[in-house]
Amino acid sequence: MNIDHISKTFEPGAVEPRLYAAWQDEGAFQADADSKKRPFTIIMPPPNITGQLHLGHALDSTLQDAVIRYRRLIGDEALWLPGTDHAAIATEARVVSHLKAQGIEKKDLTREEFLVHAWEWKRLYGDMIVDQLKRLGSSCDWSRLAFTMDEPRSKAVVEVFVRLYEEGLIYRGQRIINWCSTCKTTISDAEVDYEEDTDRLYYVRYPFVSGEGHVLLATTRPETMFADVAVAVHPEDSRYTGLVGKLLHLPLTNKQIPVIADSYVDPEFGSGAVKITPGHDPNDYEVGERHDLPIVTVLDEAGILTDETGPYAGMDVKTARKHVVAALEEKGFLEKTTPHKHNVGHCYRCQTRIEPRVSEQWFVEMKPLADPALEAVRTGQVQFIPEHFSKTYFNWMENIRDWNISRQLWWGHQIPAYYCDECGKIEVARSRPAACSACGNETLRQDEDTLDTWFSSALWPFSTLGWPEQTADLEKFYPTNLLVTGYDIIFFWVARMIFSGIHQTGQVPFPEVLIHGIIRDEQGRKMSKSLNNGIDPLEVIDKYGADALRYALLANSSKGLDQRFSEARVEAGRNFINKMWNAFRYFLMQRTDEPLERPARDQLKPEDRWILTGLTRLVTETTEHMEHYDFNLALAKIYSFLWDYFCDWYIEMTKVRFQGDDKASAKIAEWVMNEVLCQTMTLLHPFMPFVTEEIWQHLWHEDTRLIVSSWPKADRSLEFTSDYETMERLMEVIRQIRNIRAEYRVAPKQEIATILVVEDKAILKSLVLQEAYIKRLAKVSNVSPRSNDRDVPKGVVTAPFDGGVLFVPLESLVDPVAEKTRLEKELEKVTGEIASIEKKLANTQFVEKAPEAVVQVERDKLEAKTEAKAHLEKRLSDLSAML
RNA sequence: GGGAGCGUAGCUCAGCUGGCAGAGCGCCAGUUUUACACACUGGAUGUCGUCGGUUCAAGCCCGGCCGCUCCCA
Repeated sequence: MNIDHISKTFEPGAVEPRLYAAWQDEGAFQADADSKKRPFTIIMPPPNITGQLHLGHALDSTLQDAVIRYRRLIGDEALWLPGTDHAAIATEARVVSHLKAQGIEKKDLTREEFLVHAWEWKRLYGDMIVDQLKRLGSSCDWSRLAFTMDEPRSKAVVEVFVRLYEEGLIYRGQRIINWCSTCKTTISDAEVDYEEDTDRLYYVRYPFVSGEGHVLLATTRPETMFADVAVAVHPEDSRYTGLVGKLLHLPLTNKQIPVIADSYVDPEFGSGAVKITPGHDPNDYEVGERHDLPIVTVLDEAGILTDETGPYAGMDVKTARKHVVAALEEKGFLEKTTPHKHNVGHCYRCQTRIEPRVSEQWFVEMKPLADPALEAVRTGQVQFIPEHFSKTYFNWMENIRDWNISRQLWWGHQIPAYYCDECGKIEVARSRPAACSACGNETLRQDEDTLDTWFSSALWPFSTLGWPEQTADLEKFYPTNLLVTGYDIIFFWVARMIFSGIHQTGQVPFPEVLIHGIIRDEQGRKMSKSLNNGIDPLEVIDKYGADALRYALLANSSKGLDQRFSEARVEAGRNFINKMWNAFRYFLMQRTDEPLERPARDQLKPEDRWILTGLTRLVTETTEHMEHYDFNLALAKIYSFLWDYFCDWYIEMTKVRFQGDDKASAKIAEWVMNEVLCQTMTLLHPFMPFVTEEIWQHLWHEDTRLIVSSWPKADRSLEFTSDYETMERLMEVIRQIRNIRAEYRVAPKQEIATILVVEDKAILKSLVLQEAYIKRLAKVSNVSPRSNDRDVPKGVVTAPFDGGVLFVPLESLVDPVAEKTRLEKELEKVTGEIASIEKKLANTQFVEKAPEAVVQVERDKLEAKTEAKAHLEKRLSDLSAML
């Protein structure tokens, strides 16, 4: 067949959009809830609509696509359900700054007006994300595309809120929360990042009310002293024995506070005494609860000191601190200050220092939800892969605090709580009540706040399937089968889905969680906006194709570890794709138009049997790796099979057949190549969907599309163990001759002769049968078989192989002295190897305790090496005679 | 302070249930061999962080130490 019209390199730019459109038009991605097939469901972790996808998303999606395509091929009803997340804080911030750039201030807009802009943003970025996922080749079911704030999902959110409220698991209360003064909202504990900052540690004297003396305490936050309600020491700290219970005078005020004992205090820190400020410190808040202390707050939402602080009222934290410290110093309360490094909470979105403060918010009581979720992982109903990530999960869940779900934002699910300003009643309802159930007041006010984004994401595995309605999708596809996500959101998200799934549906949302690492840059740094080292997946795809990018991401990912990304890896993928493409072009070149028929076993030549044996083993191994999500291992196997075996050897050998006169033999080679390509393209399809589908279109088979074809089964009737060994021996002979050619610098075009000396007649015969390959692949003009090495001419170079030894007459090229040196070196090596094997076999412990197969391997090796040694010695004595 | 991970060829990393170390890239020498120079042929390079233990046998299992990274408080 003429292949001039097929380009020499694979051209992804032309192929990818065409195939993706075809798959989509043919409904290949669509799952059927009425199917009788076993379901396999993956719900996509919804990317935030804050911006475009990065390489981390590309990895996450590629992993999911690999699993879902594999499942589709093995005959499951595979559903990969896509969606996006409204990402409340982040998106609102983006929309606000976007509006600001146009001269619009958020404060000048009504809630409704702002939301119009936000939805416009969502439309824009939501579409962009969908396009990006398509470019990657993601085979998700677009007919089921979901968004955390669309109608069905919002309905689920309200339903869960109301249910939890009615069960008493959602409550409204005064608690210490994390306030971000930039985002102007509270955030949950999980959203606080701790970073080391250098501050000053202030040592302040709090005098005793009765008489002389004082307690010296150390604090980093003198400006919050007006909210102090006690000073705490460690109960076993001997320095303070007897002082517990005494009253102290709070400097700069006329308040009195007690000394209390609490083991939370670290006696090593500062002076061993600390002030307790429950209104503005989470740890102090807990101490306060234990000791039943009052709560005083002296900072408002903007971080300004309140009237409670007298002369400092109206100052911000920084200014107030300066003034308070000056006053303490002036009045003699300040003993000293020292530099101090400590971890300070920052907002994970904007890095602003978190101001902890007590305020009224909505909370989810976690203990009753966390316990069954912990149990589910302990008992293995939910498994993390790799397993060790379950420890991260336990660590978090076992120490979990109640979850603050209020956000002072507009973009999100508005809390379905309605306040009656007449009688103070709070109604929590699925829809706005017409009137107050207590007093009949008809003007109820809905809570202004919205819910934490993760509140809706937590419901994602079932809300996407239509819950709380009892839909056909929910029936067929829930619980889902696998969650694929990065380790960085195990507690943000995975944990919350697990407890929500169990609590709302009575079932774990997924039995397996495949955890992957994050993508770093070439130097191992995290990709970030500030470093500007992010890489746009689309640029990579434009340059190398989606398959090459997918190859790079999958081949280098393993076991939840981070990976460094570099263009060189994508290039390696591109090269591999091109290698396949050219193997395919070669196939096209050779193929005839007559249909192929499967040959009888005995018609197959040794090389056919060899490659088919390898193929059968490859199918078994790849399937095994797919089941364990070891994609890097699967890829490495297929890569090596196609490149190192099929291309380097099998294809080279078929050239002899296609150029020869035996048409039947050529036809068999054509069948074998078709078989190898069909099966390997299928094995590779989950990883590199485009090039495999494109090649598949031109092969002989019954299905019309690879994507909906079927996964190969290992065909035992195509395994030939002894032929496999015969071929390995042939390859060794060829390599040895090539090696000699290179070492003696024989010109590439010059043909040489080879003498094969093999005692075993069957082995010799098998090599003679393959002599055409020795001639072609080692550029040999004449192969002479012998059963012994008498009559070997002078001026030869020799090399052993498994079962015999070969000679290459090189006459003038051979320097006997150099050859002698080479052989002596060889002999030394073999002698050493023999010694080590003999030592092993002489060890009775080894022979007795090691498995028979292992011992036998050593014995066989000893035999082969001993033979090789004899040949070398003989050759050396011949050489010596010549010199 | 608690938890986790990593330390293997110049670089980036594989190495499953223990049986004489692998890949990609890079490097050296050569090749327009009629599928592919995004290719082909040949080659060099490792005290598997360190010390000890278990075992007939340890990169792999156990313990100590050193170094790096991450998460939580």
